[in-house]
Amino acid sequence: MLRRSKPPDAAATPAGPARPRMEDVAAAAGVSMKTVSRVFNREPNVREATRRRVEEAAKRLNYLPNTSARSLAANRSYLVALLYDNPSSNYIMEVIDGVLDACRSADYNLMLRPVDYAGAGHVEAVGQVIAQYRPDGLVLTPPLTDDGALLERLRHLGVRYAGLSAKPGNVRIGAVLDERRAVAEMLAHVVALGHRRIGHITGHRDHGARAWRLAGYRDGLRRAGIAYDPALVVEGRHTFESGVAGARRLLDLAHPPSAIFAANDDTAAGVIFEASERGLRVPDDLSVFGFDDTPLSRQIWPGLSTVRQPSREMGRIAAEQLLREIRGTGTGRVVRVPYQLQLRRSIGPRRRA
Amino acid sequence: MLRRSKPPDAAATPAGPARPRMEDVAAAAGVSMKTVSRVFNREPNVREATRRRVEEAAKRLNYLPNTSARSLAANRSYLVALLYDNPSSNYIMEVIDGVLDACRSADYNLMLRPVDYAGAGHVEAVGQVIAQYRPDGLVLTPPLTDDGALLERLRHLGVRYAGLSAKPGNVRIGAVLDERRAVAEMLAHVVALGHRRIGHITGHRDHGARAWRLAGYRDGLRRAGIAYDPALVVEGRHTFESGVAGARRLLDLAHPPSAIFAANDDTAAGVIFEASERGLRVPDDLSVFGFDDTPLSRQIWPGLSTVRQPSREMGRIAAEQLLREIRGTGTGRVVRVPYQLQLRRSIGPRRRA
DNA sequence: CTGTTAGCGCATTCAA
DNA sequence: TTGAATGCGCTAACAG
Repeated sequence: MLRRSKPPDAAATPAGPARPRMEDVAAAAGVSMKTVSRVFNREPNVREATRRRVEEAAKRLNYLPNTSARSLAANRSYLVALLYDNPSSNYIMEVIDGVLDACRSADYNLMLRPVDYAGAGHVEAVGQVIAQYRPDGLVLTPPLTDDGALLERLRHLGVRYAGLSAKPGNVRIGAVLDERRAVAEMLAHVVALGHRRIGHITGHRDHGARAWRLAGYRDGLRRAGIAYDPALVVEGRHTFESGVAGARRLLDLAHPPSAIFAANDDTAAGVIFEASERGLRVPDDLSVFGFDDTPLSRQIWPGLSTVRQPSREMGRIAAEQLLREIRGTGTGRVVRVPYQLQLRRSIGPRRRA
Repeated sequence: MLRRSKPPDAAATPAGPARPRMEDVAAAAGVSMKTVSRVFNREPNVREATRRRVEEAAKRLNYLPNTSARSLAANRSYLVALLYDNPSSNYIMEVIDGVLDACRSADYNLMLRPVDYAGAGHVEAVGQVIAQYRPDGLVLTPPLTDDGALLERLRHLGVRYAGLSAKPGNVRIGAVLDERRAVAEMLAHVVALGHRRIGHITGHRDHGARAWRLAGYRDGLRRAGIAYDPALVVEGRHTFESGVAGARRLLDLAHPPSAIFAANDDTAAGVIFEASERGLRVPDDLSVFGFDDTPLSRQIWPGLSTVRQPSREMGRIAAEQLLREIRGTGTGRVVRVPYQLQLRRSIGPRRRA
């Protein structure tokens, strides 16, 4: 069969009109295929005039490289996988948006992999995915960023990865926000409003970040000269429901807190919900604050005070740094991003009961 | 250079140990490559014993087919693209989850494409994406499901697609929920609680679904013998902010409604927020209901009454039907999914002012 | 700075 | 029911 006689059954594979190939572009521009390849891969060593000729020919023919062929020949997938296990869709969606931004600029594709972090064999499952799709790199979100077993496997497999992290020093490539400092600063603010009994609903037991936010909480107390009271700290799971449950426990205490720090916005929403159920007014009777500044924090009433975490940017940065390494255009590094206290109406001065 | 002498610089591409190829499996099983190929593509005409031998050999060697090579040879991408333009991350994330479920079962990969529906040239942009990545099919969410120009282009390009739709008959393959009926039913419920002046904050002007939900609203009024009052219908955009703005307009009326139907949950959250800002109690002073039953509807206080839309399932179904066509295992069809009135505390009996 | 050639790993003819 | 040969479209190596 002659090569390139357009397939007789073009109707079977709904592919539209036959696509031009690199060879066609090369012919049209009067250069070799390799030169076209260079232009499309932004390699150096192409005269500017030549580059332009090629680009014009490509545009004229409406040429776009075939990703499968590129992948096969180059032994790359042009694929970045995002691994996540986080119950907050708002958070994940922001990260996705950021990662997509970076991927688009690099003509990379994003692959989504929800990971059941708690489930046995999640490391194995990730290994399978990598073996099958060979992503050129991974982006990890918390808590996977801190999952020792997973990271070790990734290193063993030789896969590059970047992470979004809550603690400086915990990741080699990616975006970091110093959550400990952020929380401590927010606590200082709340203390300044007169609160002395400040409860905390922690993150999930297996989340590494749980520890940083808790540490920030303790830092804040210590600096204010307030003794740490374990009775005021209850366990959450980053979910709305765990916020409701945590609030119940804290508000049922004989001497309940006048303010509650929830490990994330979803949890904080649960606290506000439970307070409202009890007829408590926020912030008059109870101050509440969270972490992340997801859209939810604006959508509940009263508006939630929280630590703004630039999740979308963090996703973009992590992917960008990863792609730098993948494409060899530089060395990926850690970028520290700033947090910001987002003060809304859910916190207010302490009022005597 | 000899084929398959393992690349000398294996370290450069961090790929781990050399992967077995189909040839290796064939040799180990004592069959030809074609037979292995048949087994992996679940083609008929393979003796059961042979099939088993091949599968065992593959498992022993830890073989997984190379997607790029498959794509190139078969002229398929093994890729499904999800096109969306919806401001509610909760909603999109649920759809994504569903589509991912279906893709995983079929060993297909998901590609995410946010589309700027309002932006000029969004049809062009989608065309570019299709040309470059050649997804084997698309899943469309509202409002793209109803985007005539886009659909026409897709048909012209010969790309298969499935959709999530709000109106029976609007899509050839996918999942459909009859939103008009759903809204009318919810209205009947609210009318039964004594409400006669029921406001509506619509969806975005360009959303096709806007019309169905509005039609349901009018149906509901008509059946209750309530005259349609245009003054009670204001324009929204499916966002929280547009809910706040819409609520302001409605509540500022000389004769404000006692209940408000917001086109989606995000918008309804805005209404509740604005009501709370004004010191109105929901539902005592104002009943509010939305549409979608995203997590948000549980996370605000009071809990939001809404129409439960099984978004995740709809995503899964649409992708499944699409994949049936792609893989030739059947004919894609439209699956009607049930809605459900999700009654929470945000609606209550009308109280005389 | 540019071109030539081989082969990435699989599906696909068509024959047996 | 199975196998052998060919090429999908591109990049890599190396020569020029």
